[in-house]
Amino acid sequence: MGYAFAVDEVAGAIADPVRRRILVMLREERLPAGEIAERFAISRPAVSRHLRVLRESGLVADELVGRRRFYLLRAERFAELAGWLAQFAAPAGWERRLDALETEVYRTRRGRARDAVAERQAKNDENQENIA
Amino acid sequence: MGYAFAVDEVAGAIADPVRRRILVMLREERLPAGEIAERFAISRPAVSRHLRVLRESGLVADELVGRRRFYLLRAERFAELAGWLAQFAAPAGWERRLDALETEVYRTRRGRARDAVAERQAKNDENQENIA
DNA sequence: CAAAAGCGTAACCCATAGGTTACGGATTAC
DNA sequence: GTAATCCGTAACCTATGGGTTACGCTTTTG
Repeated sequence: MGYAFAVDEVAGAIADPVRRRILVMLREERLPAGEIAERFAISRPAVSRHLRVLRESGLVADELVGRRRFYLLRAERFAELAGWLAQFAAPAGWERRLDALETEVYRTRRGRARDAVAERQAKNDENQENIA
Repeated sequence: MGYAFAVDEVAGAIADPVRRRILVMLREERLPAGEIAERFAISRPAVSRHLRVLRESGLVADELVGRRRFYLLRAERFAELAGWLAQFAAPAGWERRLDALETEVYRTRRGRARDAVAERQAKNDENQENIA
């Protein structure tokens, strides 16, 4: 019902730079655990635990295909935290748009992801890489 | 220039439930450190350090009045994290609204805060109280 | 001007988060 | 069917975060 629990988990998950980089990776395409781990300097088990945190927070889902486990984003959870944030910087009408978002985004996400957002966020991707 | 650094600080600041409760408190009115501390079961120095984290993240500003130090929200920083989140759950046109938000919200915030948002978020306040 | 109020900081303690190596259980390949 | 691949978990270590008490500085009060 309430926000609090979900916000707590999601905020905690997002607080780590490695986990944020993983989320950015998954924005483009679903990826198997191994391929995600390869892109980091840290060990594979370390990445595996970050993936668990993301799973438990609900920000990502996992899907077994053969001996590989693919990870993919779950957009709804992001909307929840965005909703919590909105109370601090909300112009009139914001929440109505947000409500529409929560129900609409999920099915249209993959199609939209490439056009408007991808370009504008390209530079952010670079910054994410530099986080160490 | 880039998001990364700011997002890191802000996400870290928001990850703690006590700090989130403080932010919710400041949504209504600026408060002196002592009055904030009174509303928590933990010691005053503990709250003082949470306030420092919030200050360094840029989410709040402080202002000395006599021997009291008032804290108040800085809306711009919230918009930055909201912008980062938007790349994951963004319908077409979202960012344009967000850009307008960043420049417009700050001056109109206090007036708006009471009407649309306050009621809808009332239940969230309760949830925040229960975080322990 | 002494005393009290308001806050921040320092020093310390303990729990937890995030890293590593070692291991085991599936699934695919040979 | 044996070997190799993919990936999660366990056990362990260290750094950090959040809590506490003790202390000191500045500003108001009597």
